[in-house]
Amino acid sequence: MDKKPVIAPKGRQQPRVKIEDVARKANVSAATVSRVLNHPDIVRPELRDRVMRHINDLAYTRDSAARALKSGRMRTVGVIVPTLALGIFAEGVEALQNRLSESGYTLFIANSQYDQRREFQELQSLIERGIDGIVLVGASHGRELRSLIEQAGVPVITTYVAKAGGGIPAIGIDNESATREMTEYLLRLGHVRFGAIANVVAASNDRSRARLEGIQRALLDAGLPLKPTQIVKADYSLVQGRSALRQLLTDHPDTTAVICTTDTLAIGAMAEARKMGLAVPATLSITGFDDVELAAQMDPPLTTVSVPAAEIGRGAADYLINAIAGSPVPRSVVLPYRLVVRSSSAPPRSNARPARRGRSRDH
Amino acid sequence: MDKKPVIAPKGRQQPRVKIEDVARKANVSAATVSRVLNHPDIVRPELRDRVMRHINDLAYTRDSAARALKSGRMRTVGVIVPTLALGIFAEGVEALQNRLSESGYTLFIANSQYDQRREFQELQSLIERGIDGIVLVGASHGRELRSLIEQAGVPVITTYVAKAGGGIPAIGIDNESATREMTEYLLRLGHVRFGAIANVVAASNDRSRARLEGIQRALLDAGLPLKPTQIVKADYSLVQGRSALRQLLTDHPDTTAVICTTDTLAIGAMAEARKMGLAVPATLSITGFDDVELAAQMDPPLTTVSVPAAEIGRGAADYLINAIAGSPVPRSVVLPYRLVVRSSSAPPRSNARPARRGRSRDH
DNA sequence: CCTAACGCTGAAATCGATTTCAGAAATCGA
DNA sequence: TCGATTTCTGAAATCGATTTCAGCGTTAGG
Repeated sequence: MDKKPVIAPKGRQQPRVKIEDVARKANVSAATVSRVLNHPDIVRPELRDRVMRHINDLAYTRDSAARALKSGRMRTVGVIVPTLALGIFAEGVEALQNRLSESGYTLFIANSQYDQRREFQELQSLIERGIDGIVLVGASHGRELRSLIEQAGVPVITTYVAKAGGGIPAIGIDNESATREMTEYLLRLGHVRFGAIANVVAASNDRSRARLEGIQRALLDAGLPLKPTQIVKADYSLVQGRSALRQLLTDHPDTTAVICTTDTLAIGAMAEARKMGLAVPATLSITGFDDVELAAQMDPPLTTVSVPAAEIGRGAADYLINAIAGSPVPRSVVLPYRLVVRSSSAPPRSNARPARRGRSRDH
Repeated sequence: MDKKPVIAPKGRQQPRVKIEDVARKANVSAATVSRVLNHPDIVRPELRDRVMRHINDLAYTRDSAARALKSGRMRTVGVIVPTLALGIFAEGVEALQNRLSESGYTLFIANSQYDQRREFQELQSLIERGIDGIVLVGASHGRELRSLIEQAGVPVITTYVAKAGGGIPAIGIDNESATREMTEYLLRLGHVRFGAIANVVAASNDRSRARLEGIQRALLDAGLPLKPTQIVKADYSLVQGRSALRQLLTDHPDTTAVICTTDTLAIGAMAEARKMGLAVPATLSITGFDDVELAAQMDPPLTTVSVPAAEIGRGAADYLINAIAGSPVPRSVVLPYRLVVRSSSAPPRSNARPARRGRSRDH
């Protein structure tokens, strides 16, 4: 009585029409049918048409497994993102998929949850699947992972960053430069008391780390290095943005400018500022990063950095398609970001007179 | 001079280690190696270990194409979502992928951009790829698509809806019932002058259409049928939510409750209300649908309906895994939604005395 | 009219893993 | 100790499409 209840019949009901069935119907050999599909130009037109008719009649489609086995190409690309929950990645993946689809490729998707070990496992699974190319995110990948890719001989590209180590080509923006520019912009407005909210909790989030470094470097250059308490580390969420701002203002009540490494954190910070009765931007300037749709609709609209996610996705697709075909490909592509100045940033009100503290501008 | 510059060598550099290589090294037959991998329990333990060692030494991995060809199973599932840009779908896809990954399946992803023709094409491409199961979104699919699925004999499930036509099983929530409940809640608060903002522009967006119907039905039952001008159709975006509210209040300045079919529209509407100087919820109650992260962080927090996207994704994965294995599966699964009452809704201020217009309650 | 060249088609080998079938080895009972 | 099971392993067939190679028929040139 251990038998499973028999419910659904296993396997396909109709035993799938194969190339020989078409060949028989059309009175030709299987080879000819294959040629009609793969090299139509070398088959006599009338014969080609006849075969084509039978192909359509029988609704024949090639078995991709057999095809892949013989040709060694799966016509498949894999992508591993940290998470899909971030619009910025979802947008990139969507663009990637659309472009690949146009070229007859199909996209495998996996997510690592910002965990390098998981990223490695998912990659392993994708490579076993015989993918022809792989898209990663970010610059920090284990040595293990890189050697796996190399050993498999699969073209790879990493995204959302301007460059990555280990000889992996990249397509994306220069995150550090972007926040440096943002910080310099705020410095020009006259701010001197800064705070930073960065989602650098996940070990593998090199984008946010680079962004934080951009802030620090710019402030260091300006002679206003950030003290550890002026940097609040957060996870990726609105509520963390809220609590981060509260903590920052508890430690440094006189802060006039808060730079966040993502829009989500910035939006959380703005919500908290409102609740605390702080006027943005009058008493507090807040900036974000990513330029999500909501950023422009905030009250006040959020100053942020626009990331060309769709372009990154398309670019990654094009890169891989060429690399797989053996065409020449660029080493890396640095895409332009765009500093979007809106109304959440303004000169500090009680212009605290920067005091021009005479740091030696020795460079 | 037409020759392409020869850059990258085509194909894999190392000619991939195959099962016979392992067999030779281990002094066994290929059959035994295969058994070690697929039915370890029927191989003598010491032999099994020896073979395993060589498998690891050579870093052998099975060629999935050959495997799929022989077994007829690709261990692959496909999903077609309208778009990934919506967090609600991204979340579901992520959960789906995670669960499938645990069971050794890999997920193909495609998106239809709310276009039925495109959905059909992507499905065709997925089926040619030999996927073992398919996940769709929503209830409205062309007859063409359904017959393609049937003909291919591939298990299918549709998501985010409680039921779908054409014998396709579904897992999701009852959208119509959810908005009906929301509307009834607002009616109980004493509202009588309603407005609805619905993203029903895309032809295939049956979820939003069902939601709109839920609103209409509840109001009809209450004797307060919506006039066409009380329903503003919108696309899916914040700005559309803004303009929709403006238009609604132009036509019906005395509206006290606005029901939106998505949080995005509701958030847009709230932004516009603030700009127009309307107090929410004092003079205007606004409700959404989806319960995105931001909803709870709004000022005031948004009353909405929570959709169990992750659970839908997991459920769809489980369904397909069982269906593929031939195990018994449920026809459809209706998951509970949750009415989340926050502070964006309240009784109307100047309680306009419903007047209890003596409609015949003939039912 | 005959040979050379060309264009097109079919038979068969091939891709790599799985699985059936049969046989070898080991175990057990008598 | 011998025959009967049982356990385990190997040889070979198989999945379906692609492609090489050879041969057929046709056309052009002499």
